[in-house]
Amino acid sequence: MRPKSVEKEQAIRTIALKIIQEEGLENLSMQKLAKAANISPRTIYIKYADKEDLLIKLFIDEVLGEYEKAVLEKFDEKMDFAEGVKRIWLNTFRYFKTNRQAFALMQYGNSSPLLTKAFKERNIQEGQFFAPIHKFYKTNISKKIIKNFPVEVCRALLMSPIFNLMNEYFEHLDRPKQIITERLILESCDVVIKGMII
Amino acid sequence: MRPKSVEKEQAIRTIALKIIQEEGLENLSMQKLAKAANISPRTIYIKYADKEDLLIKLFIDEVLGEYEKAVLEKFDEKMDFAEGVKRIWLNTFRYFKTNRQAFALMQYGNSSPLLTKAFKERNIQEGQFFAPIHKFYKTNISKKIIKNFPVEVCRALLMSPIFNLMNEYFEHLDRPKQIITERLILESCDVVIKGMII
DNA sequence: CAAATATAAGTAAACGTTTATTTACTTACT
DNA sequence: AGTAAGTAAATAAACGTTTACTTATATTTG
Repeated sequence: MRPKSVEKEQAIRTIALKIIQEEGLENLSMQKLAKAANISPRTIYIKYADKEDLLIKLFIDEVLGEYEKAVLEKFDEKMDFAEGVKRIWLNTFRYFKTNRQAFALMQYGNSSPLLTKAFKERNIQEGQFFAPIHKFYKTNISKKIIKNFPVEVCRALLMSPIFNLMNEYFEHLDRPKQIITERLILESCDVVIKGMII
Repeated sequence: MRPKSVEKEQAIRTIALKIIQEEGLENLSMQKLAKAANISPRTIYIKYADKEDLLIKLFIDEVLGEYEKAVLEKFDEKMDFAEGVKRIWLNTFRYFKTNRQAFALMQYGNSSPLLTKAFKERNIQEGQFFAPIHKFYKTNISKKIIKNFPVEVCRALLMSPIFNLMNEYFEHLDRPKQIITERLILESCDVVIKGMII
């Protein structure tokens, strides 16, 4: 029996993300992807049931999964609150800085119904994409270090600015001067922390 | 000469937004739109040069323009900082609460290359979609009420959480209990304000 | 003041192209 | 030698857009 080619599988994922970042999710087609990866369209269907299956697996494994790994590096839910949030912010900034393609697909998670559905199901079903961070919020709430908000609200208040700044970082890549530096990220993080602590 | 039908023009825009919210931007086609609006595909092309033209005009006029009007209501750039931010947050929450379709397309502004391009060009060219708010930031910076950040960073810190909470609001519509109330929005706003002031 | 005319708005049906996916066949490895 | 992985080419459906024609009304004419 002929074995599956791992390189082809990887090429599909890499090139799909590349097309999504450069041309947008709406301009990714199975035939374009096959041609760019130098394979037959059929080959994609050996590895994925259909386009939806490919996109959901890309989003979950390649984007959410990899980001989760990166964001939790050197993070411990027992960390001091300010320290923990700074760790998360820095990990986020450093990871996406060198993974623009993952960030591009991540952004579609807030708009494309397919991906929001996939995200919701995965998060409810397996429960815990970012469980350590959720625990971190809850611990700091019960220790009365931060205000008592639902975790969704904690995430909105603590995390949405860094994603927005990330966006700003990439938009400034095409301009003469980059204003989003690591230093500015940390200063912004301080603002968010200061607001949150009691 | 036969006059243009205003109702048909309006139907196109309304139904396009409806399809985008219900099925996603990627599932809006000219033929589907025409059928849903009970008109011939050709009619759309009398009013818009092509699909891109339609989408950009929808985004700029129907979404950004209407939101700008709503967000600036009873807002004055000379307002006290906390009061001004609360006004903006409440206007945002109340507007999108009853305009879910506009919010759905707004979200694509952070992912679809077509719309990010349109947004950038419009913002640079005509300059001032949210000029009063930008002035408000700058005034409060020079009065040393808030920290000295570039306006893009002010926007990320002050505005991104309310958009995220808006998203959470709509996701909770399908669930048994709504956790995102006006009260919670105002409490979240206090957090953001507290972080920002010196 | 009504009938005739001009003309853009509108329609139904088609255009060629691209889409996701499949069929029929070949290849490479156990 | 057997078998799943892979290819090239084809499928039907859907895509954005256009063609050829009809309709409705503002203006011109009698």
